[in-house]
Amino acid sequence: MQNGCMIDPRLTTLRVFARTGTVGATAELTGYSPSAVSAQLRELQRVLGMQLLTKDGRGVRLTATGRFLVTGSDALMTEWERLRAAALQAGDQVQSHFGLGGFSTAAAQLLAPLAAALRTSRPQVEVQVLEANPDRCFDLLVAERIDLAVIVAMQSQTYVEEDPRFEQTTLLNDPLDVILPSDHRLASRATVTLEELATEPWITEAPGSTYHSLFTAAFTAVGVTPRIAHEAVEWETQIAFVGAGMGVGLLPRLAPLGSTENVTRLRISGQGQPSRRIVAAVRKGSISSPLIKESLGILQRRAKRILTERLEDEV
Amino acid sequence: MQNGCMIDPRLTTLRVFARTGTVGATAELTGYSPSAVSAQLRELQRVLGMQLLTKDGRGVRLTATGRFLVTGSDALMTEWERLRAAALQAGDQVQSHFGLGGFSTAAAQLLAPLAAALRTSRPQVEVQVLEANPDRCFDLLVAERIDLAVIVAMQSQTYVEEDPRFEQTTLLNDPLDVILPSDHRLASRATVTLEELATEPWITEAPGSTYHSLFTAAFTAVGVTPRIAHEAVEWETQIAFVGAGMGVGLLPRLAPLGSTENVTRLRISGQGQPSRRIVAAVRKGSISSPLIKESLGILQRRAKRILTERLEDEV
DNA sequence: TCGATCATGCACCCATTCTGCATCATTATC
DNA sequence: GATAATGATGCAGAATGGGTGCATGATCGA
Repeated sequence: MQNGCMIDPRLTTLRVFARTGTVGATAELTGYSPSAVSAQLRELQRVLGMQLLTKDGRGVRLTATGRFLVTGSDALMTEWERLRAAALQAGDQVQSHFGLGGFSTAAAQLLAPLAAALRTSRPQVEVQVLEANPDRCFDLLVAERIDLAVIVAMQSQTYVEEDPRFEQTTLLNDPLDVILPSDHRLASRATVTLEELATEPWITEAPGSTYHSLFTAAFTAVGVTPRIAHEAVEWETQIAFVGAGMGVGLLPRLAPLGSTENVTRLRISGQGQPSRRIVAAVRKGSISSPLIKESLGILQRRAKRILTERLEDEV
Repeated sequence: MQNGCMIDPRLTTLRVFARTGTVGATAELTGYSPSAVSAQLRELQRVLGMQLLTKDGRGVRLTATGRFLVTGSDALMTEWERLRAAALQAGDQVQSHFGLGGFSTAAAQLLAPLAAALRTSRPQVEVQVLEANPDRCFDLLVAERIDLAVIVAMQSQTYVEEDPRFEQTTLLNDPLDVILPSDHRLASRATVTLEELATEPWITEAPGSTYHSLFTAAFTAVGVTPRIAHEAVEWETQIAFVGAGMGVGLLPRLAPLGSTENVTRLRISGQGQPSRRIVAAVRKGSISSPLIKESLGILQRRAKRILTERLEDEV
């Protein structure tokens, strides 16, 4: 919202409301107070001469006209992003504020280095990083609080490919590695297959989480049913369990082992090498903006380096 | 500018500046003071992080980036007009303010009745009519001071057909009639040809005016060179000259004879019936707006009625 | 019935932005 | 070459718009 936004901020507020459904949540996302959001929407209806909202129980709900306006405004936003990107490119300029969002691992492993790189290459740009889950990332993109989000594909309610508000680029395929105690019988191997580990006690995330489904998908692919011994929420915990010899686990290569002792990371070989796809999402039309293009390059280089170096570094 | 404009007003100011070339003229058109325009443009450059203007002598001039932004913003404006029109249509609503512009005859003969009709059919809409020449009409359209302009085709520097900012609809082909003293030898005829009047003393507008070129074009078409006896600026004057028996003249049928005595209006027959085409111009994308569609209908019906009834009324 | 959840109105306050005037730079005129 | 005219801009002051915080009202669940 603080960016050079030529579209009336109240329209952005309406779009955020369309996503959240309540005035309060819209206020939280946009950074306004609830009464400000309420007033903005009322004013918007006045100047446009349209009824956009109706009372619905204790809340409010978009009318058909309101939904129409929100849907149609996608093209308007895209058009503006495109224009801004092109003009910046033509004038060899960059915007003064740049917001980044991403989930925990991405924020630490990818966005923090990116912010550092931009601070040296573009010292005049004020960079802000927000750690947020994928769904909130999309909210923040719509609310124009951030300009680029790093998320795990398929891990949000939003279907980026089809949504006219966003476009995305694959940053990397983040393979899952096996982590096992350093004194494990297979720990000295270069690679293992999931079949070889079928009878091991596994440590995983709680059922229902996105990582758990990644876990089961990996074993389903090779036709093996693993024995789940323990459950953890944070990777730190999971790694600690493994270090204590309580079992083995899967860890995305992007996630660092940290300073943990007694844990070895092994590449998975054989068929069905599980991975999660990590993508960068931006508002549609903005992908050719100089700052975003530069950032995508930095992110991809950084991701590649992590993927190739991590195994060697940690062994 | 007072309309439901979702695009930052400062961008509109920039667009008006691109048309006028000076801060002062932009201020006059937009209704701001010159210092406000100056401040707006400065602020616009700041928030966009682009240099849009450079000093040029005692004035300022758009940079390449500025021209790029203005050109590219055409699509943005069109997109917004389209969206607004569609949303209004979907919700069966109309905007609260409606600005009309047109040249003198159109303002009196077409726009005034239109305003009256709208006042009864849409009492909640605040209608404003501005009399202005065609070029200024386009300026006012860009500045969003008016939403619909009635102009004579080919009578402005702006080539409406090609300009991505406007679209137009033909309202009527306004034929030129002959006016002559009521005691003239041909005054009792139903129609005359220009050939029959070749030797008459003609009263016309000053050379260089658009009506003068219409005049010469009419005679060039039939291969006759008229004798120009007198020149007038206003039609009122021309009609008075004719009434005084000083000669004959051409008058668009849309222009009323008024209360003048001793003047007869005759239809022109034969080949090369001269006429001027009168069109309605709107901002691109807005033509399907309910209020504009309704207005175009009223204007066309009104124009048709005038064309068919005027001769009978006045004889 | 009571509490929780949402939206909204109101009083107040701050920031943005406009106006009017003065000033400065440049160009035209005599 | 002096002087007037034109055009842009900076500054002080004022007004308007838009924001926050709190109180209120309405609806739903327990």
